[in-house]
Amino acid sequence: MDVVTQAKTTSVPGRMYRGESHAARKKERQDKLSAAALEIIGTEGFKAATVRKVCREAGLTERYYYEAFGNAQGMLKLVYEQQIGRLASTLYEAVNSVEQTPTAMAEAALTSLFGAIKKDPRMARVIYIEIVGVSEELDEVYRKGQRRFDELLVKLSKPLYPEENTADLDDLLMASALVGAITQVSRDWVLANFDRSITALVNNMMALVVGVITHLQTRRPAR
Amino acid sequence: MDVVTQAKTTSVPGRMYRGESHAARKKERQDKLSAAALEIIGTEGFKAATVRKVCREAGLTERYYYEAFGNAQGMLKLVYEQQIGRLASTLYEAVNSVEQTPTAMAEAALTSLFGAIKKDPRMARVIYIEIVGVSEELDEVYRKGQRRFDELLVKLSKPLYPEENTADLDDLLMASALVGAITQVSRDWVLANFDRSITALVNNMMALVVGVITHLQTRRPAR
DNA sequence: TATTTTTGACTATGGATGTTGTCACACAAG
DNA sequence: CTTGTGTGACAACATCCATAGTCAAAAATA
Repeated sequence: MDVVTQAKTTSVPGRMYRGESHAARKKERQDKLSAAALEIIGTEGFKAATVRKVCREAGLTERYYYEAFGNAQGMLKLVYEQQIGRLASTLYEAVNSVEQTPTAMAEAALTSLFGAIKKDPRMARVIYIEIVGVSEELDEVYRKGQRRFDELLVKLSKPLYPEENTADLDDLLMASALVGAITQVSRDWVLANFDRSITALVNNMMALVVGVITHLQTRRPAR
Repeated sequence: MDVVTQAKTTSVPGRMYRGESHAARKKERQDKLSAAALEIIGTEGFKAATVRKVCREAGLTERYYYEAFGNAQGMLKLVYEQQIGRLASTLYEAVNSVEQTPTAMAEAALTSLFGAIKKDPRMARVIYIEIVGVSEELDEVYRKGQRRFDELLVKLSKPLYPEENTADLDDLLMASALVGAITQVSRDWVLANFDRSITALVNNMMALVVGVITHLQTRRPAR
């Protein structure tokens, strides 16, 4: 009935608890839950990451699962975006910490990528395997995530070849293809339990990248 | 009790029915069921392909679902392998029906691939999206499937560059990377509702393939 | 025709899971 | 101290689904 006082009492976000604000507690819970979700999705797969299981792993109850994720897709989306974000930072850092020549940068990025994958295969499983084919919404999230790396690649390689040579080509498409190549190799590598050395992977992928760039540099304009 | 007569009567595979042998009926049912499964998996996704749904789509009952597939993973595996098989035949045919020069063959394969995808996106969804990340067993099936195409690619490109240039590289790895690139582009293309022309895709992918091959032809042996 | 197999429609069972709700205790605020 | 909010353990409910089973009609075989 009394809308005004209702609004007053319920509009307050929350009170302190154990010395922390509502927002701080909420964030802590989300961190715990997404760490638990990463662990389960990254080792047993998305299907295995049930509400109860994630909550038990996190040491929290179902209420906070819904607070943090809303639903299972929200959980996967959040974990995916966290991992993609971390990886992108790692790669940017690697690229910026070497001499600014194209091959050095490419090599740094690749080494850093494969290193990150080996260091935390759960991440690779989430961003390369589990995210795919769950729902239309998540497929769209995945595409957006991949495009991040496409754009990084375009930015790195754009200075390397004259614009007019590529009138009939499509930067983003080529970048997406290269990222796809690297992704595929990464996926195989994970699924094969790291059966090769990082150097071998980097050397091969460098041949691919340099091959494409060289091709773009030297080709005649398309008929 | 009477084990001998039991064995005698039950060891017979089956009798005729509606003019068809047991084997023929069984195959017909499997065809109907796998067509139904392809339709549902390819349009609504693997998760949506429940036993009842597939059976209703096929016009058959659950008993024959288990006869044909055993379980849901068996269903996906069968459908995947059928589609992979069909696609491989299509590509081989395309490659063999043009003049036997590398670029012509590569162009034929790519054109044929993108054509097949556009003609039946359900196939693409099954072999590129739905098969991934379901279970370890199916991941293995997927890897084996991809390797088919890797090997086709190696066979096609092997004559194009001298062996000694590639001592530190790995044919299969490079092929897998290229197939990954093409797969990624295909996936994006499907998810983006065929937003580009087949020629554009083929041209771009040709640049990639030719780039790599040229690189392999001209590079100095690795230090 | 009598018997057995094959098939289709349908039901039953059991398990897993998402989601909501209950209740008691911990803690904060007045 | 009292009141109300935050929290954790857990139960209840509803839903979906794989899988097994029942029963009668159709068709083949003897």
